[in-house]
Amino acid sequence: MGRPPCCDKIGIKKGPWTPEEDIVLVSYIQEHGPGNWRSVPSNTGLMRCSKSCRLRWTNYLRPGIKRGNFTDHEEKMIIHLQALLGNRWAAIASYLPQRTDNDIKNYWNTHLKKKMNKNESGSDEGSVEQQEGHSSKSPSQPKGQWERRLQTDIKMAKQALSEALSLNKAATTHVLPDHTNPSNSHNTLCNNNLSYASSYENISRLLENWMKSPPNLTTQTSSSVYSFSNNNNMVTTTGSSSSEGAQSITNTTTTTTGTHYHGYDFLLTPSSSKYDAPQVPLTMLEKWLFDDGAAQCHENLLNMSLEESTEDLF
DNA sequence: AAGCCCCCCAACCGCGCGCAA
DNA sequence: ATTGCGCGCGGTTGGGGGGCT
Repeated sequence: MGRPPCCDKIGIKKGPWTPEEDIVLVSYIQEHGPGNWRSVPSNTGLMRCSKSCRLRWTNYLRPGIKRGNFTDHEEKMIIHLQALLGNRWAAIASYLPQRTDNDIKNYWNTHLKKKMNKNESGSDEGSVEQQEGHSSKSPSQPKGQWERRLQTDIKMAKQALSEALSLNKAATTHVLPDHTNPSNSHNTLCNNNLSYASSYENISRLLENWMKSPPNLTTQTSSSVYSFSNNNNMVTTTGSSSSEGAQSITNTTTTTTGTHYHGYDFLLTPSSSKYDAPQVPLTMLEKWLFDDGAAQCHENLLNMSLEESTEDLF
């Protein structure tokens, strides 16, 4: 049986999102949280399919997304992780939580692939195609390499979890995520929570920018549904009060134009939002993690010699 | 200035997986 | 065990912008 389309194609809007749509989506998610995407179009009146809404949120509107040029460090991370994990962009993105898988994928396809090609062109072995053949689905990969890669994956995951948990605790003391510190860049779990927790303020900025220069609002069916008046306890911060991390984000904002909108470079700030990361009691898993990996967990992945680790693997 | 070409990236598409009934 | 549904992922596309002639 053929899979039905995720949404009725009739009347579904496609193409670039408008600021109006963004506002509607953000305000809805602000109220209900991300998820249950199926119901988003019907509840918001957006003429978009659920997938489009989810994609727009995860790739663009979600707080904590860092835009702009990739740093050398991020680039190395991507190269390293791509060699490790193959084209599993979501997995790679989990180690660079400020970047979306789409961003990483695009960056790889547009920059790194060429770069790698250039680098590899001098040597006979290891073309990009070969590297991409390292995909997790590659059947030709020797079992030994698989096991070692798996172990590396497990180690990395444990480290990420460890740091996430430790930072979860730190979050209660409103420790700012330091974007200048690469060791924070792979706190997947923590960052997810923290990023989302920060949405409240970020959205307020979004809305503030929106209010400053509102385009011609035509009949916006649902913008009135989600009243912004409940934002009266939002912190109406501007760039001047942004954190150091936020500053770095702002500074690296790409010069998108046309149908893309400025002012969406969300800030990562501590939050008093209702979406604050819940305090999770230590589970058995966490105990195991700390017992087993405490000594190694903070041995920073990023300090690993990339060459060393990849040589070891291949 | 105009036309062409290339690059970039936001968004779309199709598929696989997990879960519930 | 089967089916239907929702979600997430990876590959691909196409439109806009910038550079070059």
